[in-house]
Amino acid sequence: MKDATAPISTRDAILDATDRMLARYGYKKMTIDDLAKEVGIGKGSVYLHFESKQEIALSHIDRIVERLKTSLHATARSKVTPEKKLRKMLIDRVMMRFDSVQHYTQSLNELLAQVRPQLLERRKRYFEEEARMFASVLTEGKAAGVFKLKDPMETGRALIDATNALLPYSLSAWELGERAEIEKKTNNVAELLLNGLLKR
Amino acid sequence: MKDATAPISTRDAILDATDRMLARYGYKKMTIDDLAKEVGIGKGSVYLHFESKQEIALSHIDRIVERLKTSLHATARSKVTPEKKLRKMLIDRVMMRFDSVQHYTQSLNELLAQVRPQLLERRKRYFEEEARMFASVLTEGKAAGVFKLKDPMETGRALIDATNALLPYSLSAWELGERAEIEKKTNNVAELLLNGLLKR
DNA sequence: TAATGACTACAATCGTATTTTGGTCATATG
DNA sequence: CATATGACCAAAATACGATTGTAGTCATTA
Repeated sequence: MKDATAPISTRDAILDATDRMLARYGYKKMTIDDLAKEVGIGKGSVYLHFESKQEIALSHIDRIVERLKTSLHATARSKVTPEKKLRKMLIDRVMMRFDSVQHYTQSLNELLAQVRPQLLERRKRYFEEEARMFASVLTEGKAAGVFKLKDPMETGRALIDATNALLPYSLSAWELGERAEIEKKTNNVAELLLNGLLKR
Repeated sequence: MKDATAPISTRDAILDATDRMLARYGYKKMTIDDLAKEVGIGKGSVYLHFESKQEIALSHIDRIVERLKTSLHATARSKVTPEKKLRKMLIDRVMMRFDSVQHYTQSLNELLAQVRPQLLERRKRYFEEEARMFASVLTEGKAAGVFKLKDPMETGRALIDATNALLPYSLSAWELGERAEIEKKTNNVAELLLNGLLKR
């Protein structure tokens, strides 16, 4: 019922449409009929790709995090110093999320309220996977003698915890503040955290 | 309509009762009649101390933060190293809040939902005041040559941001996890932040 | 002068009729 | 034969009028 047979592009088209509908109407007022119409397929076809409306919304969020993970992964493997990697990764994890939801600020709270229990589960996974990526860079930096730390995974989790307050979750984007302000705050936190890691 | 003439103790008694009622019934089901009865005064007398039901709930939260601020202030003036002060203050700002709401975990979300807009305003103030206290310790540590940082106030704000994700706000306590887990996480974050500050 | 509780306006709740919509599946289509 | 579809249905959401409950006021009281 998931994909495999079905072309990825349709699934993606549905999620693209979801993003637009969410921005325009919010979660409750977005109907599957309208969504299908927006994509240009029949209602039943939507259910060839997703199990339920909730699953659509959650997959939409999944996709945002998936894209973030791709970016983090690329940064982690790039050819710069571990310090630069870490700084970019910290900022990206905040700003990519911000940019992904900025255009439907108003309806974000409603969406989150509707899927909170399930999302909570997934967030744990998201964070754990992100922590793992951070850990790999920490390990690299430690081996290179530029970072000083004990357990990479535990430190990775701490980096996640220390930047989580800046993510749009229960706090919608407008509650968090202007983009420039968030970026500034993220920079300051990242700076502090990096100083704590660097072997001076 | 606020206090001045009225004895502090009655106001406090109302807030004490509010804490109990909130734990037992939650915000909506807590009626002013019941609250007054719990305190042992007439309903009208409640309005001698507070302007509205919302104001009561907000004052209740204010009091929690007020107590925290008292504690932070005491720590900031105590006779230990700036490093120890800062670590204790970071942990206290998380754990005192956690302990203050732990006993009405279930109804916390509801309470927060009811007063969110007003609380948002106040939170800004809370955080700014806390940042100021942290800044004073940072300044002290800088002068003593144990901390290395640029702007104390800006760094203070970063410390607040970096620990905010661990506070019970939109995330209720049970969403955050067990007390021991939070404490562990807070410790790890505090450790990292302190390393970033210490001149090694 | 400070405290009270009867009082009121309005908000929340309820019961019911009506509409909308998430999800299914027999049928159509390529 | 495999995949897409939209008519269909049960269940949920909404509308609405009647009823109840409660926040906030204020004339009276002690």
